[in-house]
Amino acid sequence: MGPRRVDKEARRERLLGAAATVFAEFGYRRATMEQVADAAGVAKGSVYLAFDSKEDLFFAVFEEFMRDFVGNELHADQPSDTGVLDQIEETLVLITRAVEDDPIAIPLTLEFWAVCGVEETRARFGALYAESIRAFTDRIVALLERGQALGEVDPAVPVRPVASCIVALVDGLHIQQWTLTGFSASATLKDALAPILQSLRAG
Amino acid sequence: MGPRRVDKEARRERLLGAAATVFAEFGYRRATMEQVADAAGVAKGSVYLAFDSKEDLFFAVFEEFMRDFVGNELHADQPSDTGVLDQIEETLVLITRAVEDDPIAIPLTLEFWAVCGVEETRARFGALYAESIRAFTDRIVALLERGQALGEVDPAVPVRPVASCIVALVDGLHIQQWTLTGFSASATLKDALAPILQSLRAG
Amino acid sequence: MGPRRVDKEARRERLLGAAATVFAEFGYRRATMEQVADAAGVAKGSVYLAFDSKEDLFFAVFEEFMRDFVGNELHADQPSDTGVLDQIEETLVLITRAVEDDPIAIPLTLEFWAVCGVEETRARFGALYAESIRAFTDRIVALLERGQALGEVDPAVPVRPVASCIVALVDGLHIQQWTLTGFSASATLKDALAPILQSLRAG
Amino acid sequence: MGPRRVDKEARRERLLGAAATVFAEFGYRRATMEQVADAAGVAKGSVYLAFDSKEDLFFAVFEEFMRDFVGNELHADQPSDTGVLDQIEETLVLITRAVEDDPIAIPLTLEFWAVCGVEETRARFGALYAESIRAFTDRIVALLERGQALGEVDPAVPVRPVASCIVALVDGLHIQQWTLTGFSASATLKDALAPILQSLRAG
DNA sequence: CATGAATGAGGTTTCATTCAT
DNA sequence: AATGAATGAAACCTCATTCAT
Repeated sequence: MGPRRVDKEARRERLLGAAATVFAEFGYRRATMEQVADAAGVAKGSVYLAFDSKEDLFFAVFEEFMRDFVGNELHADQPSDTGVLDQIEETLVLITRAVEDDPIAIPLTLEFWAVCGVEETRARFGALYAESIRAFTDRIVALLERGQALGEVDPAVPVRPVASCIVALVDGLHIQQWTLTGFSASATLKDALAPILQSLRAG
Repeated sequence: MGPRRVDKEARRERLLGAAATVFAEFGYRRATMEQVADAAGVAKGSVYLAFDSKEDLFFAVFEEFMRDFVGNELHADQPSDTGVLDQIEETLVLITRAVEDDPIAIPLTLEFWAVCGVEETRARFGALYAESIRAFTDRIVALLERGQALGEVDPAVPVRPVASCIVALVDGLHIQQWTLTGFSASATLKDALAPILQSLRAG
Repeated sequence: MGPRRVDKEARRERLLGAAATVFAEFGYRRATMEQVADAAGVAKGSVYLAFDSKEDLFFAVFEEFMRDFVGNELHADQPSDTGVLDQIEETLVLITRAVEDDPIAIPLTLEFWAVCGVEETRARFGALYAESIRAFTDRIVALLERGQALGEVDPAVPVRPVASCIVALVDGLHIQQWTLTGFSASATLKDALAPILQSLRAG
Repeated sequence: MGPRRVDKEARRERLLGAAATVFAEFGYRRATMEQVADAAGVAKGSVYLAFDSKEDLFFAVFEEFMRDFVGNELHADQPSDTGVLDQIEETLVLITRAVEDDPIAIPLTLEFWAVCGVEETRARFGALYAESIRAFTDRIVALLERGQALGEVDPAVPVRPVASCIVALVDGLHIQQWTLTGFSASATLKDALAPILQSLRAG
């Protein structure tokens, strides 16, 4: 953990940030290592001091994005004095807001998905993505189960399928956010979420 | 006196099919025109008799996919003797089933999204995708409004946001279908849809 | 010399004309057989009924151009009642005028020269071009020698070198005509020729 | 800390030399970048480190040729103790000699002209060629005007047209030099120039 | 004869990666 | 460590020529 360690880590971080921007704009395959190097302010060859290959670099961007984005938003401690359904709503809105505020979040995600779609890279990238999906889903499942234990959520609700749908909802809204001009994922969520979550409420 | 008799439409269709498979497996940028030609059983140069460029070919694949998939599933006439919520459920299940039955539907879709994400191709491909999203959403909106008119759907339901969420749900589930082993979009939908749609019901 | 013969000849002529235009605009190598076919209003494959290859077609264009242009202008009978120096002047002006009136004459000529420059085609095309140069030079030589016999031209004039220079002059002026905006080969010739030819005059 | 030490200028020069040879032998369009690379002893991709495209490379060859050839020969200081007509003769002979000594000068020039002839490249290449023609012509004009001022050249001589003809003469002779076996531009010039220039002499 | 679909060699350009300095 | 010149494998696209109809 000497000073060198810090420098290397800093350079790695700078490269990851630059790579995220470049991959988001041009896509994984179209982006070049030189564009990444330029964006990071280092020489082309130096990228290889931190990452063994373009794929490794993209994978690292993927990893960091998943950790930062989903992780931060997800594991944020939330006030436990509100109901779980409110907490779920809060979480979803937080995530969509964060995505809306980050101009590269969506195109980068679309690129991740595409790499998961390609046979050659499916195993490596898909596994990581699945993990993150599962973490998110588990978080919702936990909340819902707590809600059932507390009598807030209808015990008849099939917890995991509903949690999967909630996760799917977020991803799907982001696609529309990117594609449809004037569409806001968080606003749509705000308007539509109440009646939907209502259905889960015990009564 | 005529040239070699050729069914141009048939050749085009064969190329589109071959291209869809190749693009789905390798991704738009990784796939080569030669792979497409080989898959279609023609020479490299012959692909250019039907399509001016790789991008045009991919766009045509995109168009056909949207027309076939969304189009067919969407505009299928449905029994009007059932309630609109049932019709919505039916539609969603039909789409997820069709996607599950077509091994290239999801990777191809992921590739479409990625091309929409890349700045260079965003305008062209994004516009077409938006159109198809809107068509789907409008269909759901129409059903919900009919439901409200018939007193089946709660008039307080914000129709368009909810419709957007339903569309988002489908897309998001397909991502999970591709990523999570053992995950079934249609099964999840079947289990989770009842309580969710329940919330929209009037009364 | 039946009716077929006429048709074939007519088509060949149409192709030659179309080819001349296309080669002049795009250059020999950049021009495509399809462009030629389109310009002639026939199908691509039909060009091969009249010419065995692109090179043969270009060679035929070359031949015809040499015959028509140099030939016509050159061998035109001229009034023998004027002096030979006047006849030479007349000939040069006629040629430059004809070239100025034909928008493709110069670019086509430049293309011919280039094909003569390329090692692969030098022998075939160079020989034909040399022949035409020689014919032109011989014509000037003959005139000058007649002038010497008639006492109009200084017997000390080295006839062949001067004739070569006169031929060179015409070619060189055409390059400038094409390259320099506002430059007129015939006008320049008119202005400059008198003093130059003057030097050849006996006395 | 520096990269591989490379004399960029030297590499550029080597590429230009190799390209000149290859373009002269095969012509601009027939020559391939690989041939150029091979002739320069570098890899195909390396050519693009120094030139952005084949056209740029050819243009650079063009530029250098014009600078070296016309430039060197043209602006050479000449003894001012001789008459201007002698200086003109000297200049012309120097140029034709230089061209005769350089086996690629003529085919390369023919290729330049052809590129000026093609519509697509006419503007870019034609402008540069026109500039060099004008420089040469201006040089002759200046000499002739000086001759008139000194009383050596007949004041009635139309200076610019005659200068244009002199320039044209040189170009035209080079075509014959290339085309006619046994033809020598410099020898022809030597033999024919005396009577021609004689006509310009005052007296 | 006439056509134009089909071919596939060949050309330009890009770019991940290596490595001498 | 850091650099960026060098490489060469692809990849997209063109087009002269062939040939079934």
